[in-house]
Amino acid sequence: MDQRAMTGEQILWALGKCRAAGMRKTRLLELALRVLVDENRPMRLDDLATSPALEGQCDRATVYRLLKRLEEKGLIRRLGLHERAAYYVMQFPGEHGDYLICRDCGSIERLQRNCPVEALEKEIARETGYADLQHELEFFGVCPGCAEGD
Amino acid sequence: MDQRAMTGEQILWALGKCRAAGMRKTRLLELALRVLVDENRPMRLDDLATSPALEGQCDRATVYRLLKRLEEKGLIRRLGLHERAAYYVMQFPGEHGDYLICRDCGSIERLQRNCPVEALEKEIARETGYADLQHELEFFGVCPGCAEGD
DNA sequence: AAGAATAAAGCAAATTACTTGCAATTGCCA
DNA sequence: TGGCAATTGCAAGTAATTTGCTTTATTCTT
Repeated sequence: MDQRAMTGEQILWALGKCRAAGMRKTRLLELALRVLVDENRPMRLDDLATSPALEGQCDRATVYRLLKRLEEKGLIRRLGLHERAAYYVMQFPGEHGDYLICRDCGSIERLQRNCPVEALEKEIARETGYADLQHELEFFGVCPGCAEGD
Repeated sequence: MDQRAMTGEQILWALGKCRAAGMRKTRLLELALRVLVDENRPMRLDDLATSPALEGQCDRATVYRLLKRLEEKGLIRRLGLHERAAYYVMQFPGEHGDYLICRDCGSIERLQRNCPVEALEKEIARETGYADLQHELEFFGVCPGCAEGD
C-alpha cells in the first residue's frame, strides 16, 4: 500500500473530524495535522512547534491550545503518567509493576497479575538489537468511584 | 506470608544495596526507603517529600538528589516517557502504538506488531469496573547505535 | 578515637515545559 | 458581507524540578 497516499487520506480524515467537531480550518491546524500524521511518533509541544513546517509560523501558546483542542476531540492522545511530573517506584530484581490509573481522580493501583509482555520483550530485544530492555505498561480508565459522580 | 516482615526485609535489602554501592547511611536514606517500600506505588518527588515520614525533615533538593542517586544505583525506577514533558500522538480509531525508546539518545520508534495486551485490557475492565480503558506500553533500552559508543 | 576525605544536606536562584489572561484577528454561516 | 464565536499573539504566571555553592556529617584510616 502506498504510504504517501495513506497519510494523505489520514490527514483528510482528521481534518474532516475537526470540522465535524466545530473547529475552524486554519493554516496551523492543517500544518499541525500534517506533521503529526507524517511523523507518526509521540511528539512534545516543542517538537511540534519547532518542526520545519511550523517553526516561526506561530506562537507556542497557540500550538499548545491547538493540541489541547485536538485531545479533547479525541484526535490525538497524550501519553505518560499524569501531567509533567516524574514518578518513581521501588525496583526489586526481576520484578516490575503494571498500573491501573484513574484519569479522573488520579489514583494509581498496582496490578498483581502476570504481565503478558515478558515474552514479547525478549523477542523485541533479539530482533532490534536493543540492550537492557525494560518495559512499562499502564492502563488508564475511569474508576467506579469517579464514574458515579456523573 | 507476613507483609510487615516482608517489607522489613525489603528495606534491609535495599539499604544493603545502597551501602554496597558506596552510599552513606543517613537518616533521609532510611526514611525514604521505608516510604518507597511501604507505599509500593509510583511516587513523585513531592509525594515523597510531603509524606508524613519526611515532611519537614529535609529540603526538596535533597530528596531530589537522593532519588537521582537511587535511580543511578538501580534501586528505584523512574516511570514515564522522558523527563517531565507531555507527548502527543495521532489517535486513529481502534489503533494505538507501542513504543521502543532508547534511554541514551531518546529516539522513539513505533512498534508495528500486534499488541498482546488487548485481551488483558478487557479482562481488567470487567474485573475492576473501570470504564473507557486504554493502555500504554513502552519498551526502554539502549539502541545498537548508542551501545557502540561505549 | 582523631582527623582527613568526600558524600550528603541546605538554601537560594535558575530552568524547563507548559499554562493562562486578555486584547486583536479571522473563519464561517446566515 | 456582517457579525460573532473560534483562534491567535504577546506577555506574564506556575509547577516541578534542577543546579551552584557552602556547610555539615559519615566513613575510613590510622
